Amino acid sequence: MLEAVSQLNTYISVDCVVFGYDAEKLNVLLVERTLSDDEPMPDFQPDWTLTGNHVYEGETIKEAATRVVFNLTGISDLYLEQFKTFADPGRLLKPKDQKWLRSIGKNPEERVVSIGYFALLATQDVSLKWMGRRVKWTPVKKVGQLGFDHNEILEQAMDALRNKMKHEPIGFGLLPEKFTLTQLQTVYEQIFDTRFDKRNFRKKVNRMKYVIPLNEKQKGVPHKPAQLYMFSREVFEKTKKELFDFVI
Amino acid sequence: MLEAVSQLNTYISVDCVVFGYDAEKLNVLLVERTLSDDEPMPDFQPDWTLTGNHVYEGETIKEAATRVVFNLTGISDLYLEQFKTFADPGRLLKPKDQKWLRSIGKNPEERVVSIGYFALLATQDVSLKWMGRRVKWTPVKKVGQLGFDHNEILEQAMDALRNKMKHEPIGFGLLPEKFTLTQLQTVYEQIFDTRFDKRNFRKKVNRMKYVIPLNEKQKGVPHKPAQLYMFSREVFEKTKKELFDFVI
DNA sequence: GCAAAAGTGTTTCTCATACACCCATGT
DNA sequence: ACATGGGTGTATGAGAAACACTTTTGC
Repeated sequence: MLEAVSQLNTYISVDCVVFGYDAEKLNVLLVERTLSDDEPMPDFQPDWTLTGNHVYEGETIKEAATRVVFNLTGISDLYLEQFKTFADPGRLLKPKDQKWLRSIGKNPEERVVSIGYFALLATQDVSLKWMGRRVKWTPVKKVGQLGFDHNEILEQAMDALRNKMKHEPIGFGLLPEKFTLTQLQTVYEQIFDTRFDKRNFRKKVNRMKYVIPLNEKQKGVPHKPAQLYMFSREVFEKTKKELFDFVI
Repeated sequence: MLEAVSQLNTYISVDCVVFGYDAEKLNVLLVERTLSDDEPMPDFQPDWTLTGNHVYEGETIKEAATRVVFNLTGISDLYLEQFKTFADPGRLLKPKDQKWLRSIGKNPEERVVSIGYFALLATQDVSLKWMGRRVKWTPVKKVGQLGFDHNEILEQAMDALRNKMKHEPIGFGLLPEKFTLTQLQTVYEQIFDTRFDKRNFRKKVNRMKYVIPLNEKQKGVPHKPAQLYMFSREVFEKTKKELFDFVI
Protein backbone atom coordinates (compact mmCIF):
# COMPACT_ATOMS: atom_id res chain seq x y z
CA MET A 1 0.00 0.00 0.00
CA LEU A 2 1.53 3.23 -1.17
CA GLU A 3 -0.30 5.32 1.33
CA ALA A 4 1.99 4.56 4.23
CA VAL A 5 4.84 6.26 2.40
CA SER A 6 3.06 9.45 1.54
CA GLN A 7 0.86 9.52 4.61
CA LEU A 8 2.67 12.37 6.28
CA ASN A 9 1.87 14.79 3.52
CA THR A 10 -1.69 13.99 2.59
CA TYR A 11 -2.53 17.50 3.75
CA ILE A 12 -0.42 19.08 1.00
CA SER A 13 -1.61 18.58 -2.53
CA VAL A 14 -1.14 20.20 -5.89
CA ASP A 15 -4.06 20.79 -8.24
CA CYS A 16 -3.20 21.26 -11.89
CA VAL A 17 -5.42 23.15 -14.27
CA VAL A 18 -4.16 21.71 -17.56
CA PHE A 19 -5.34 23.91 -20.43
CA GLY A 20 -5.34 22.39 -23.90
CA TYR A 21 -6.10 24.30 -27.05
CA ASP A 22 -7.44 22.32 -29.99
CA ALA A 23 -7.36 24.92 -32.80
CA GLU A 24 -10.90 26.02 -32.01
CA LYS A 25 -11.33 26.47 -28.30
CA LEU A 26 -9.76 26.21 -24.89
CA ASN A 27 -10.21 22.94 -23.02
CA VAL A 28 -9.32 21.77 -19.55
CA LEU A 29 -8.24 18.30 -18.50
CA LEU A 30 -10.63 16.59 -16.08
CA VAL A 31 -10.46 13.22 -14.35
CA GLU A 32 -13.32 11.18 -13.02
CA ARG A 33 -13.63 11.03 -9.25
CA THR A 34 -14.62 7.63 -7.91
CA LEU A 35 -14.17 5.92 -4.58
CA SER A 36 -11.49 3.28 -4.30
CA ASP A 37 -12.64 -0.22 -5.21
CA ASP A 38 -11.88 -1.53 -1.72
CA GLU A 39 -14.60 0.65 -0.36
CA PRO A 40 -17.58 0.53 -2.66
CA MET A 41 -20.21 3.09 -1.82
CA PRO A 42 -23.22 2.63 -4.06
CA ASP A 43 -24.64 6.07 -3.46
CA PHE A 44 -21.50 7.82 -4.69
CA GLN A 45 -22.10 8.93 -8.27
CA PRO A 46 -18.79 9.50 -10.02
CA ASP A 47 -18.18 13.08 -11.04
CA TRP A 48 -15.29 15.12 -12.43
CA THR A 49 -12.45 17.08 -10.90
CA LEU A 50 -9.27 18.83 -11.95
CA THR A 51 -6.13 16.74 -11.88
CA GLY A 52 -4.16 16.71 -8.67
CA ASN A 53 -2.33 14.62 -6.14
CA HIS A 54 -0.55 14.65 -2.83
CA VAL A 55 2.96 15.90 -2.67
CA TYR A 56 5.25 12.96 -1.95
CA GLU A 57 7.89 12.93 0.74
CA GLY A 58 11.03 14.67 -0.42
CA GLU A 59 9.39 16.05 -3.54
CA THR A 60 9.22 19.77 -4.33
CA ILE A 61 5.78 21.11 -5.11
CA LYS A 62 6.75 21.93 -8.69
CA GLU A 63 8.00 18.35 -9.11
CA ALA A 64 4.67 17.12 -7.81
CA ALA A 65 2.78 19.26 -10.32
CA THR A 66 5.07 18.12 -13.14
CA ARG A 67 4.50 14.50 -12.15
CA VAL A 68 0.71 14.90 -12.13
CA VAL A 69 0.73 16.37 -15.64
CA PHE A 70 3.28 13.88 -16.94
CA ASN A 71 1.33 10.88 -15.67
CA LEU A 72 -1.75 11.92 -17.61
CA THR A 73 -0.20 13.35 -20.78
CA GLY A 74 3.31 11.98 -21.09
CA ILE A 75 4.54 15.54 -21.45
CA SER A 76 7.02 17.15 -19.10
CA ASP A 77 8.35 20.01 -21.17
CA LEU A 78 5.53 22.53 -20.95
CA TYR A 79 4.53 25.85 -19.48
CA LEU A 80 3.66 25.27 -15.82
CA GLU A 81 3.10 28.02 -13.31
CA GLN A 82 2.05 28.19 -9.67
CA PHE A 83 -0.81 30.69 -9.54
CA LYS A 84 -2.56 30.48 -6.17
CA THR A 85 -2.94 28.43 -3.01
CA PHE A 86 -6.25 27.30 -1.60
CA ALA A 87 -6.23 26.48 2.08
CA ASP A 88 -9.33 27.89 3.68
CA PRO A 89 -11.09 25.79 6.29
CA GLY A 90 -14.33 24.44 5.00
CA ARG A 91 -13.38 24.44 1.38
CA LEU A 92 -14.22 20.72 1.23
CA LEU A 93 -17.46 20.63 3.20
CA LYS A 94 -19.84 19.36 0.54
CA PRO A 95 -21.20 15.91 1.59
CA LYS A 96 -19.66 14.29 -1.45
CA ASP A 97 -16.23 15.79 -0.72
CA GLN A 98 -16.47 14.60 2.88
CA LYS A 99 -17.39 11.09 1.77
CA TRP A 100 -14.47 11.02 -0.59
CA LEU A 101 -12.04 12.24 2.09
CA ARG A 102 -13.22 9.52 4.48
CA SER A 103 -12.91 6.92 1.73
CA ILE A 104 -9.20 7.60 1.41
CA GLY A 105 -8.79 7.47 5.18
CA LYS A 106 -8.51 11.19 5.77
CA ASN A 107 -10.05 13.11 8.61
CA PRO A 108 -12.53 15.38 6.84
CA GLU A 109 -12.20 17.98 9.58
CA GLU A 110 -8.55 18.47 8.83
CA ARG A 111 -7.48 21.35 6.62
CA VAL A 112 -6.11 20.49 3.19
CA VAL A 113 -3.74 22.86 1.41
CA SER A 114 -3.95 22.77 -2.38
CA ILE A 115 -1.33 24.60 -4.34
CA GLY A 116 -2.74 25.54 -7.74
CA TYR A 117 -0.71 25.26 -10.94
CA PHE A 118 -1.81 25.89 -14.47
CA ALA A 119 -0.26 24.27 -17.52
CA LEU A 120 -0.50 24.97 -21.25
CA LEU A 121 -0.59 22.46 -24.09
CA ALA A 122 -1.72 22.01 -27.66
CA THR A 123 -4.13 19.09 -27.45
CA GLN A 124 -2.89 17.72 -30.75
CA ASP A 125 0.48 17.02 -29.12
CA VAL A 126 -1.13 14.85 -26.43
CA SER A 127 -2.59 11.41 -26.14
CA LEU A 128 -4.18 10.99 -22.75
CA LYS A 129 -2.96 8.16 -20.57
CA TRP A 130 -5.24 5.80 -18.75
CA MET A 131 -4.25 6.02 -15.08
CA GLY A 132 -6.96 3.78 -13.72
CA ARG A 133 -9.50 6.54 -14.12
CA ARG A 134 -11.33 8.19 -16.96
CA VAL A 135 -9.67 11.33 -18.25
CA LYS A 136 -11.07 13.82 -20.76
CA TRP A 137 -10.71 17.25 -22.32
CA THR A 138 -13.71 19.52 -21.72
CA PRO A 139 -14.23 22.94 -23.30
CA VAL A 140 -13.75 25.46 -20.52
CA LYS A 141 -17.02 27.15 -21.43
CA LYS A 142 -18.91 23.88 -20.95
CA VAL A 143 -17.47 22.73 -17.63
CA GLY A 144 -20.29 21.80 -15.26
CA GLN A 145 -20.21 21.30 -11.52
CA LEU A 146 -16.85 19.87 -10.47
CA GLY A 147 -15.91 18.04 -7.29
CA PHE A 148 -14.21 19.73 -4.33
CA ASP A 149 -13.81 23.49 -4.83
CA HIS A 150 -12.47 22.95 -8.32
CA ASN A 151 -14.87 25.32 -10.08
CA GLU A 152 -13.39 28.09 -7.96
CA ILE A 153 -9.85 26.94 -8.72
CA LEU A 154 -10.60 26.76 -12.44
CA GLU A 155 -11.99 30.30 -12.44
CA GLN A 156 -8.95 31.67 -10.68
CA ALA A 157 -6.71 29.79 -13.09
CA MET A 158 -8.54 31.42 -16.01
CA ASP A 159 -8.01 34.83 -14.40
CA ALA A 160 -4.33 34.11 -13.91
CA LEU A 161 -4.01 32.84 -17.48
CA ARG A 162 -5.68 35.93 -18.97
CA ASN A 163 -3.63 38.25 -16.83
CA LYS A 164 -0.36 36.65 -17.76
CA MET A 165 -1.28 36.39 -21.43
CA LYS A 166 -1.91 40.12 -21.56
CA HIS A 167 1.65 40.96 -20.70
CA GLU A 168 3.80 37.96 -21.53
CA PRO A 169 4.17 35.81 -24.59
CA ILE A 170 2.83 32.57 -23.18
CA GLY A 171 0.00 32.04 -25.67
CA PHE A 172 2.47 30.09 -27.80
CA GLY A 173 2.31 27.33 -25.18
CA LEU A 174 -1.20 26.55 -26.43
CA LEU A 175 -0.09 26.06 -30.04
CA PRO A 176 1.93 23.37 -31.76
CA GLU A 177 5.55 24.28 -32.31
CA LYS A 178 4.83 25.48 -35.85
CA PHE A 179 1.75 27.63 -36.19
CA THR A 180 0.11 30.13 -38.51
CA LEU A 181 -0.66 33.74 -37.65
CA THR A 182 -4.37 33.04 -37.91
CA GLN A 183 -4.01 30.29 -35.30
CA LEU A 184 -2.16 32.69 -33.04
CA GLN A 185 -4.81 35.34 -33.48
CA THR A 186 -7.58 32.84 -32.79
CA VAL A 187 -6.00 31.75 -29.49
CA TYR A 188 -6.15 35.31 -28.20
CA GLU A 189 -9.62 35.88 -29.60
CA GLN A 190 -10.93 32.76 -27.89
CA ILE A 191 -9.38 33.40 -24.52
CA PHE A 192 -10.27 37.08 -24.36
CA ASP A 193 -13.59 36.51 -26.06
CA THR A 194 -13.03 39.27 -28.58
CA ARG A 195 -12.08 39.84 -32.21
CA PHE A 196 -9.03 41.53 -33.70
CA ASP A 197 -8.47 43.08 -37.07
CA LYS A 198 -6.37 40.72 -39.15
CA ARG A 199 -4.15 43.36 -40.72
CA ASN A 200 -3.47 45.19 -37.47
CA PHE A 201 -2.80 41.97 -35.60
CA ARG A 202 -0.23 40.95 -38.19
CA LYS A 203 1.45 44.33 -38.15
CA LYS A 204 1.83 44.00 -34.41
CA VAL A 205 3.19 40.46 -34.56
CA ASN A 206 5.60 41.58 -37.25
CA ARG A 207 7.30 43.86 -34.77
CA MET A 208 7.82 40.95 -32.40
CA LYS A 209 11.18 39.66 -33.50
CA TYR A 210 10.68 36.50 -31.46
CA VAL A 211 7.89 35.29 -33.73
CA ILE A 212 9.98 33.83 -36.49
CA PRO A 213 8.80 32.84 -39.98
CA LEU A 214 9.91 29.37 -41.12
CA ASN A 215 10.74 28.20 -44.64
CA GLU A 216 7.62 26.16 -44.57
CA LYS A 217 3.94 26.42 -45.40
CA GLN A 218 0.80 24.55 -44.49
CA LYS A 219 0.09 21.52 -46.66
CA GLY A 220 -3.08 19.89 -47.91
CA VAL A 221 -5.42 22.71 -47.04
CA PRO A 222 -8.15 23.57 -49.57
CA HIS A 223 -7.07 27.18 -49.82
CA LYS A 224 -3.91 29.25 -50.05
CA PRO A 225 -1.49 27.56 -47.63
CA ALA A 226 -0.38 29.74 -44.75
CA GLN A 227 3.15 30.62 -43.73
CA LEU A 228 4.31 28.78 -40.60
CA TYR A 229 6.00 30.52 -37.67
CA MET A 230 7.71 29.53 -34.47
CA PHE A 231 8.25 31.29 -31.15
CA SER A 232 11.77 31.83 -29.84
CA ARG A 233 12.05 32.39 -26.13
CA GLU A 234 15.74 33.21 -26.50
CA VAL A 235 15.04 36.05 -28.90
CA PHE A 236 12.24 37.23 -26.63
CA GLU A 237 14.48 37.40 -23.58
CA LYS A 238 16.99 39.44 -25.56
CA THR A 239 14.62 41.89 -27.19
CA LYS A 240 11.95 42.54 -24.61
CA LYS A 241 12.00 45.88 -22.96
CA GLU A 242 10.74 46.57 -19.50
CA LEU A 243 7.55 48.47 -19.69
CA PHE A 244 5.73 50.75 -17.44
CA ASP A 245 2.03 51.04 -18.00
CA PHE A 246 -0.21 51.40 -15.09
CA VAL A 247 -3.34 51.10 -16.98
CA ILE A 248 -5.62 53.87 -18.13
CA MET B 1 -0.56 27.68 26.67
CA LEU B 2 -1.90 28.80 23.33
CA GLU B 3 -0.15 26.13 21.42
CA ALA B 4 -2.62 23.37 22.19
CA VAL B 5 -5.30 25.27 20.28
CA SER B 6 -3.36 25.88 17.13
CA GLN B 7 -1.30 22.71 17.29
CA LEU B 8 -3.04 21.02 14.40
CA ASN B 9 -2.02 23.67 11.95
CA THR B 10 1.52 24.49 12.85
CA TYR B 11 2.47 23.17 9.44
CA ILE B 12 0.53 25.96 7.68
CA SER B 13 1.84 29.45 8.10
CA VAL B 14 1.58 32.78 6.34
CA ASP B 15 4.61 34.98 5.79
CA CYS B 16 3.91 38.65 5.16
CA VAL B 17 6.31 40.87 3.28
CA VAL B 18 5.13 44.25 4.54
CA PHE B 19 6.50 46.99 2.29
CA GLY B 20 6.58 50.50 3.68
CA TYR B 21 7.54 53.56 1.68
CA ASP B 22 8.93 56.51 3.60
CA ALA B 23 9.08 59.22 0.91
CA GLU B 24 12.60 58.25 -0.02
CA LYS B 25 12.91 54.53 -0.31
CA LEU B 26 11.19 51.18 0.00
CA ASN B 27 11.44 49.42 3.36
CA VAL B 28 10.36 46.04 4.60
CA LEU B 29 9.11 45.17 8.07
CA LEU B 30 11.33 42.72 9.97
CA VAL B 31 10.95 41.13 13.39
CA GLU B 32 13.66 39.77 15.58
CA ARG B 33 13.81 35.98 15.89
CA THR B 34 14.59 34.75 19.38
CA LEU B 35 13.93 31.53 21.19
CA SER B 36 11.11 31.47 23.70
CA ASP B 37 12.15 32.53 27.21
CA ASP B 38 11.18 29.11 28.64
CA GLU B 39 13.90 27.53 26.63
CA PRO B 40 16.96 29.72 26.78
CA MET B 41 19.67 28.64 24.40
CA PRO B 42 22.75 30.77 24.90
CA ASP B 43 24.34 29.98 21.54
CA PHE B 44 21.33 31.24 19.58
CA GLN B 45 22.13 34.75 18.37
CA PRO B 46 18.93 36.62 17.60
CA ASP B 47 18.52 37.52 13.96
CA TRP B 48 15.76 38.95 11.76
CA THR B 49 12.92 37.46 9.72
CA LEU B 50 9.88 38.56 7.81
CA THR B 51 6.67 38.70 9.78
CA GLY B 52 4.58 35.54 9.86
CA ASN B 53 2.57 33.18 11.97
CA HIS B 54 0.64 29.94 11.97
CA VAL B 55 -2.82 29.88 10.59
CA TYR B 56 -5.25 29.36 13.45
CA GLU B 57 -8.00 26.78 13.45
CA GLY B 58 -11.02 28.00 11.58
CA GLU B 59 -9.20 31.00 10.14
CA THR B 60 -8.85 31.64 6.41
CA ILE B 61 -5.33 32.25 5.17
CA LYS B 62 -6.11 35.82 4.20
CA GLU B 63 -7.49 36.42 7.70
CA ALA B 64 -4.27 35.05 9.12
CA ALA B 65 -2.19 37.40 6.96
CA THR B 66 -4.39 40.35 7.92
CA ARG B 67 -4.02 39.46 11.58
CA VAL B 68 -0.23 39.28 11.34
CA VAL B 69 -0.04 42.73 9.75
CA PHE B 70 -2.61 44.23 12.09
CA ASN B 71 -0.84 42.99 15.20
CA LEU B 72 2.35 44.77 14.22
CA THR B 73 1.00 47.93 12.61
CA GLY B 74 -2.56 48.43 13.85
CA ILE B 75 -3.65 48.72 10.21
CA SER B 76 -6.15 46.39 8.60
CA ASP B 77 -7.28 48.41 5.61
CA LEU B 78 -4.39 48.00 3.23
CA TYR B 79 -3.32 46.37 0.01
CA LEU B 80 -2.62 42.70 0.74
CA GLU B 81 -2.05 40.07 -1.90
CA GLN B 82 -1.15 36.39 -1.90
CA PHE B 83 1.79 36.04 -4.26
CA LYS B 84 3.40 32.63 -3.86
CA THR B 85 3.58 29.54 -1.69
CA PHE B 86 6.79 28.03 -0.38
CA ALA B 87 6.57 24.39 0.56
CA ASP B 88 9.66 22.60 -0.64
CA PRO B 89 11.23 20.00 1.60
CA GLY B 90 14.45 21.22 3.07
CA ARG B 91 13.65 24.86 2.88
CA LEU B 92 14.36 25.13 6.63
CA LEU B 93 17.50 23.03 6.93
CA LYS B 94 19.93 25.65 8.21
CA PRO B 95 21.09 24.69 11.72
CA LYS B 96 19.60 27.85 13.16
CA ASP B 97 16.23 27.19 11.57
CA GLN B 98 16.27 23.63 12.90
CA LYS B 99 17.09 24.84 16.40
CA TRP B 100 14.28 27.31 16.26
CA LEU B 101 11.80 24.68 15.05
CA ARG B 102 12.76 22.36 17.89
CA SER B 103 12.45 25.21 20.37
CA ILE B 104 8.77 25.66 19.53
CA GLY B 105 8.22 21.93 19.77
CA LYS B 106 8.07 21.19 16.07
CA ASN B 107 9.57 18.22 14.33
CA PRO B 108 12.21 19.81 12.09
CA GLU B 109 11.88 16.98 9.59
CA GLU B 110 8.30 17.86 8.91
CA ARG B 111 7.44 19.99 5.92
CA VAL B 112 6.17 23.50 6.59
CA VAL B 113 3.97 25.27 4.07
CA SER B 114 4.34 29.06 4.01
CA ILE B 115 1.88 31.06 2.02
CA GLY B 116 3.46 34.36 1.03
CA TYR B 117 1.55 37.64 1.10
CA PHE B 118 2.82 41.11 0.39
CA ALA B 119 1.33 44.28 1.84
CA LEU B 120 1.75 47.97 1.01
CA LEU B 121 1.85 50.89 3.43
CA ALA B 122 3.10 54.45 3.79
CA THR B 123 5.39 54.23 6.79
CA GLN B 124 4.25 57.63 8.00
CA ASP B 125 0.78 56.16 8.65
CA VAL B 126 2.21 53.50 10.95
CA SER B 127 3.53 53.28 14.45
CA LEU B 128 4.96 49.85 15.06
CA LYS B 129 3.54 47.82 17.91
CA TRP B 130 5.66 45.99 20.40
CA MET B 131 4.48 42.38 20.29
CA GLY B 132 7.04 40.99 22.69
CA ARG B 133 9.71 41.18 20.02
CA ARG B 134 11.73 43.88 18.35
CA VAL B 135 10.26 45.12 15.10
CA LYS B 136 11.85 47.47 12.57
CA TRP B 137 11.70 48.90 9.09
CA THR B 138 14.75 48.11 6.96
CA PRO B 139 15.47 49.54 3.50
CA VAL B 140 14.96 46.69 1.06
CA LYS B 141 18.33 47.41 -0.53
CA LYS B 142 20.07 46.97 2.82
CA VAL B 143 18.47 43.76 4.05
CA GLY B 144 21.12 41.32 5.18
CA GLN B 145 20.88 37.62 5.82
CA LEU B 146 17.43 36.75 7.15
CA GLY B 147 16.29 33.67 9.06
CA PHE B 148 14.54 30.71 7.41
CA ASP B 149 14.29 31.10 3.61
CA HIS B 150 13.10 34.65 3.96
CA ASN B 151 15.65 36.23 1.64
CA GLU B 152 14.19 34.06 -1.11
CA ILE B 153 10.64 35.00 -0.13
CA LEU B 154 11.53 38.70 -0.08
CA GLU B 155 13.06 38.50 -3.54
CA GLN B 156 10.00 36.83 -4.97
CA ALA B 157 7.80 39.40 -3.27
CA MET B 158 9.80 42.18 -4.94
CA ASP B 159 9.33 40.45 -8.30
CA ALA B 160 5.61 40.14 -7.70
CA LEU B 161 5.38 43.76 -6.57
CA ARG B 162 7.21 45.06 -9.65
CA ASN B 163 5.17 42.92 -11.97
CA LYS B 164 1.88 44.03 -10.52
CA MET B 165 2.94 47.68 -10.37
CA LYS B 166 3.70 47.64 -14.07
CA HIS B 167 0.14 46.92 -15.01
CA GLU B 168 -2.08 47.94 -12.12
CA PRO B 169 -2.40 51.10 -10.10
CA ILE B 170 -1.23 49.75 -6.76
CA GLY B 171 1.67 52.15 -6.22
CA PHE B 172 -0.77 54.45 -4.43
CA GLY B 173 -0.83 51.92 -1.58
CA LEU B 174 2.69 53.07 -0.73
CA LEU B 175 1.73 56.73 -0.40
CA PRO B 176 -0.34 58.62 2.15
CA GLU B 177 -3.89 59.27 1.07
CA LYS B 178 -2.98 62.75 -0.21
CA PHE B 179 0.18 62.90 -2.25
CA THR B 180 2.00 65.06 -4.78
CA LEU B 181 2.86 64.03 -8.32
CA THR B 182 6.55 64.19 -7.50
CA GLN B 183 6.00 61.71 -4.67
CA LEU B 184 4.13 59.41 -7.05
CA GLN B 185 6.89 59.65 -9.62
CA THR B 186 9.54 58.94 -6.99
CA VAL B 187 7.78 55.75 -5.85
CA TYR B 188 8.02 54.32 -9.34
CA GLU B 189 11.55 55.56 -9.85
CA GLN B 190 12.70 53.91 -6.62
CA ILE B 191 11.03 50.59 -7.18
CA PHE B 192 12.04 50.27 -10.81
CA ASP B 193 15.41 51.84 -10.20
CA THR B 194 15.05 54.26 -13.07
CA ARG B 195 14.26 57.92 -13.81
CA PHE B 196 11.34 59.45 -15.65
CA ASP B 197 10.97 62.78 -17.37
CA LYS B 198 8.86 65.02 -15.15
CA ARG B 199 6.79 66.57 -17.93
CA ASN B 200 6.05 63.30 -19.68
CA PHE B 201 5.19 61.61 -16.41
CA ARG B 202 2.70 64.34 -15.56
CA LYS B 203 1.14 64.25 -19.00
CA LYS B 204 0.58 60.53 -18.55
CA VAL B 205 -0.88 60.86 -15.08
CA ASN B 206 -3.14 63.61 -16.37
CA ARG B 207 -4.85 61.12 -18.62
CA MET B 208 -5.57 58.88 -15.65
CA LYS B 209 -8.93 60.17 -14.52
CA TYR B 210 -8.61 58.21 -11.29
CA VAL B 211 -5.76 60.39 -10.04
CA ILE B 212 -7.80 63.30 -8.75
CA PRO B 213 -6.50 66.78 -7.85
CA LEU B 214 -7.69 68.09 -4.49
CA ASN B 215 -8.40 71.67 -3.47
CA GLU B 216 -5.37 71.56 -1.32
CA LYS B 217 -1.67 72.26 -1.47
CA GLN B 218 1.36 71.27 0.53
CA LYS B 219 2.04 73.51 3.53
CA GLY B 220 5.20 74.64 5.25
CA VAL B 221 7.60 73.59 2.53
CA PRO B 222 10.45 75.97 1.69
CA HIS B 223 9.58 76.12 -1.97
CA LYS B 224 6.52 76.44 -4.17
CA PRO B 225 3.94 74.19 -2.52
CA ALA B 226 2.73 71.27 -4.63
CA GLN B 227 -0.80 70.38 -5.58
CA LEU B 228 -2.14 67.37 -3.67
CA TYR B 229 -3.89 64.45 -5.35
CA MET B 230 -5.78 61.34 -4.31
CA PHE B 231 -6.38 57.99 -5.97
CA SER B 232 -9.93 56.80 -6.58
CA ARG B 233 -10.35 53.08 -7.03
CA GLU B 234 -13.99 53.55 -8.02
CA VAL B 235 -13.07 55.83 -10.90
CA PHE B 236 -10.32 53.41 -11.88
CA GLU B 237 -12.68 50.45 -12.04
CA LYS B 238 -15.03 52.44 -14.25
CA THR B 239 -12.49 53.90 -16.65
CA LYS B 240 -9.92 51.18 -17.13
CA LYS B 241 -9.97 49.38 -20.40
CA GLU B 242 -8.82 45.86 -20.91
CA LEU B 243 -5.55 45.83 -22.72
CA PHE B 244 -3.74 43.44 -24.85
CA ASP B 245 -0.01 43.81 -25.04
CA PHE B 246 2.12 40.82 -25.20
CA VAL B 247 5.32 42.61 -24.84
CA ILE B 248 7.71 43.63 -27.57
C1' DG C 1 17.44 87.88 -2.97
C1' DC C 2 18.37 83.24 -2.92
C1' DA C 3 17.68 78.32 -2.55
C1' DA C 4 14.52 74.71 -3.61
C1' DA C 5 11.25 72.22 -5.84
C1' DA C 6 6.77 73.02 -8.69
C1' DG C 7 4.90 73.48 -12.90
C1' DT C 8 4.44 73.97 -17.96
C1' DG C 9 4.54 73.29 -24.28
C1' DT C 10 6.31 71.88 -28.63
C1' DT C 11 8.18 68.74 -31.92
C1' DT C 12 9.03 64.30 -33.76
C1' DC C 13 8.20 59.56 -34.33
C1' DT C 14 5.96 55.30 -33.41
C1' DC C 15 1.90 52.76 -32.81
C1' DA C 16 -3.30 51.92 -32.68
C1' DT C 17 -7.24 51.96 -35.35
C1' DA C 18 -10.27 51.62 -39.25
C1' DC C 19 -11.10 49.76 -43.51
C1' DA C 20 -11.55 46.30 -48.73
C1' DC C 21 -9.62 43.71 -52.17
C1' DC C 22 -6.66 40.16 -54.71
C1' DC C 23 -4.18 35.43 -54.18
C1' DA C 24 -3.16 30.42 -54.00
C1' DT C 25 -4.88 26.16 -53.30
C1' DG C 26 -8.24 21.73 -53.35
C1' DT C 27 -12.22 20.03 -55.19
C1' DA D 1 -15.06 27.65 -61.84
C1' DC D 2 -15.78 28.22 -57.28
C1' DA D 3 -15.23 28.05 -52.37
C1' DT D 4 -12.03 28.89 -48.71
C1' DG D 5 -9.11 31.18 -45.92
C1' DG D 6 -4.29 33.77 -46.75
C1' DG D 7 -2.30 37.88 -47.32
C1' DT D 8 -1.58 42.93 -48.03
C1' DG D 9 -1.44 49.18 -47.61
C1' DT D 10 -2.94 53.74 -46.37
C1' DA D 11 -4.64 57.51 -43.78
C1' DT D 12 -5.74 59.47 -39.28
C1' DG D 13 -5.18 60.34 -34.48
C1' DA D 14 -3.12 59.29 -29.90
C1' DG D 15 0.60 58.68 -27.17
C1' DA D 16 5.85 58.18 -26.18
C1' DA D 17 10.09 60.60 -25.96
C1' DA D 18 13.20 64.39 -25.86
C1' DC D 19 14.09 68.80 -24.16
C1' DA D 20 14.61 74.20 -20.71
C1' DC D 21 12.72 77.83 -18.48
C1' DT D 22 9.49 80.45 -15.24
C1' DT D 23 6.95 80.39 -10.68
C1' DT D 24 6.07 80.26 -5.78
C1' DT D 25 7.27 79.73 -1.39
C1' DG D 26 10.48 79.89 3.28
C1' DC D 27 14.37 81.72 4.99
